[in-house]
Amino acid sequence: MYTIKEVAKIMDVSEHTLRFWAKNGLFPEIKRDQNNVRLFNDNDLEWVKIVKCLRKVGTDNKSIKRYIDLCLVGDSTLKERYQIILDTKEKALNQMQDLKNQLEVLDYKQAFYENLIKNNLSDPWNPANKIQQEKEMAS
Amino acid sequence: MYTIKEVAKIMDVSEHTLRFWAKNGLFPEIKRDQNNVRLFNDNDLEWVKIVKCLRKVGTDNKSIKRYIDLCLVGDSTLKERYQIILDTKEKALNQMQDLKNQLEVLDYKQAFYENLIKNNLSDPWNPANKIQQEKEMAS
DNA sequence: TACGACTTGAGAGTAGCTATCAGTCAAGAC
DNA sequence: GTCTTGACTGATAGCTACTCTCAAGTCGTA
Repeated sequence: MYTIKEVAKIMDVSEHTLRFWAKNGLFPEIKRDQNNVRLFNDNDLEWVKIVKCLRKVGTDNKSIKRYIDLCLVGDSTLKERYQIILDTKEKALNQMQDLKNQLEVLDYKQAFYENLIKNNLSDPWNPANKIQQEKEMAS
Repeated sequence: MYTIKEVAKIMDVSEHTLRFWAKNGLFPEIKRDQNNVRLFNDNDLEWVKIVKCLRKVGTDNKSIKRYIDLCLVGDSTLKERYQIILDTKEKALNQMQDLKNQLEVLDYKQAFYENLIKNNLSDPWNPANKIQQEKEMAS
């Protein structure tokens, strides 16, 4: 059994966020002790894990809630849940590709700055320099 | 020259977002026509590109504004800007790793559901089934 | 019985959009 | 010449998903 603080540490999710998720029904039936303090068991940690996973790939809380609810309905929803996992995987892969594309942009910028710094050049993008460039073009 | 609508299409960013970014000073000096309509040139598209890139890897708008402002200051900020690009790259790589980790969770779930569906098994996680399981354990 | 460390829910605040709206303008139809 | 259509404008309201603050309750220790 773990307190919310321990779960926050183990799962690397803030206590605030865990309470927020709990309040929105993203964890089914978390036990409480006699003082109303939440007690997470290993099973609950698995719920935290899947919620965290879905959030990380950008699933909105409503859709996560829907997935959780499907889990609670029972075996009749297995195929639907399976499909959600497949769709989520595809989303994650798209995001990976997107990140790769952005990394290319950053690589280009890095090379751009390295060239300027190494060769002690002036930034051709700077609007202030543009006037100078135009003068040079004209002359 | 492109209208905001064209830029939205080309860069795959909504008009709303472009206006929001513009209002927050994330694009320096975009020209307007006699009717106050924004006219983006190719140079401006590059600004959109870098802002989009930084946003995609989770940089907050304040930090992006800071980067843009550094660009406008001139050559004295080249090293600082270079460092921002390096830091952003590292952030992007961390996110890639994180996504990979989440993909592992999803792969596990996928296999889990595939097994249940293929072999026509009952979801051992379902709280409703748990009662049944406990009965079986006891007998 | 006072303290300090922990928890709780309620509620305010925040970032970054996202959507709605009234208003301006230009071009084409009638 | 006026009417309609469509594109753009800024202001403002609304939304999601936190994030933070706070008063109040509980426990173990001194």
